[in-house]
Amino acid sequence: MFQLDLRDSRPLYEQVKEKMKMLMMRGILKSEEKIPSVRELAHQLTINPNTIQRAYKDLEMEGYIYAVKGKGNFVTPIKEAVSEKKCEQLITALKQLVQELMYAGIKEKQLVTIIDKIYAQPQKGE
Amino acid sequence: MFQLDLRDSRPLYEQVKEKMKMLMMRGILKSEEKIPSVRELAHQLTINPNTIQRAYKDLEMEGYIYAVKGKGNFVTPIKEAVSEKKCEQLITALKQLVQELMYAGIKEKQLVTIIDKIYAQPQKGE
DNA sequence: CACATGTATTAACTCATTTAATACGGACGG
DNA sequence: CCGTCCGTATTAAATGAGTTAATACATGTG
Repeated sequence: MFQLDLRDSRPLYEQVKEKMKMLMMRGILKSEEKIPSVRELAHQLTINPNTIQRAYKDLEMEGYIYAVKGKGNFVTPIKEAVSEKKCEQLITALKQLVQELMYAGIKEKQLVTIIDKIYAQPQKGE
Repeated sequence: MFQLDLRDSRPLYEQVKEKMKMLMMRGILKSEEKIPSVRELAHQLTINPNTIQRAYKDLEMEGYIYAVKGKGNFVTPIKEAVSEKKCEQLITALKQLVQELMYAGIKEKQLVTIIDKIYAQPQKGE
């Protein structure tokens, strides 16, 4: 499904979160689709199930997935997906980042071009 | 000069980096201006000088400041400030973030509005 | 020379991260 | 009903990043 980078200094559960979000954003994991079980993904990545559980717990709190005991974890339908709180955090992070980009001498036009390209991609995963 | 947030889960040196960058971006610390010495800032914030040193070392590597032994640390003039490598990292972070914002249902127009506001502020600190 | 600066080193402590070993309860197919 | 897969919780231990502390050295300034 994906690989972890052991040279990456970030915690493993953060990497797992990022990769799972990536798969959802790319539409590879679709709405209501079942994602690998805690034990299965742990086995695939050769890391401890508790670490996967930690990542899944975070993703559920942020609204990306939901868990059903005895069945598995599933992708939250897009419309209701990301929590309000998480959205605000993303906006705050954007403002901080854009200020740094401006200070670094990057032109606004350049940023808008980058954003255009991303938004030009069709929204998948419905 | 500024305060640290002990409830913040991030490392102290990361917070110091963020605050110092903020002061430079806001033009409160200007080009070629001397910033507080390692020992002085450590005393002000009631934290260890080594932690400040760590933050300053990072800021120097990223191009925001430069150090002169026996004299102090100074703000790098804007034009040469942020290193090429740091710029690329910022761009990469932006792409990642915008993808998440799109998935979260935020409209492109909304993002552009936010960016416009930031770039509308005059570039200070020259 | 006295003093402030940046820088380096070593040791110890705290705490987040990760692993490990179990355990419990719900869902499902045979 | 039973075995197996699922999510979830708990406790203990090991590892490593972050932080403090004490100290030392080199350089610039008055």
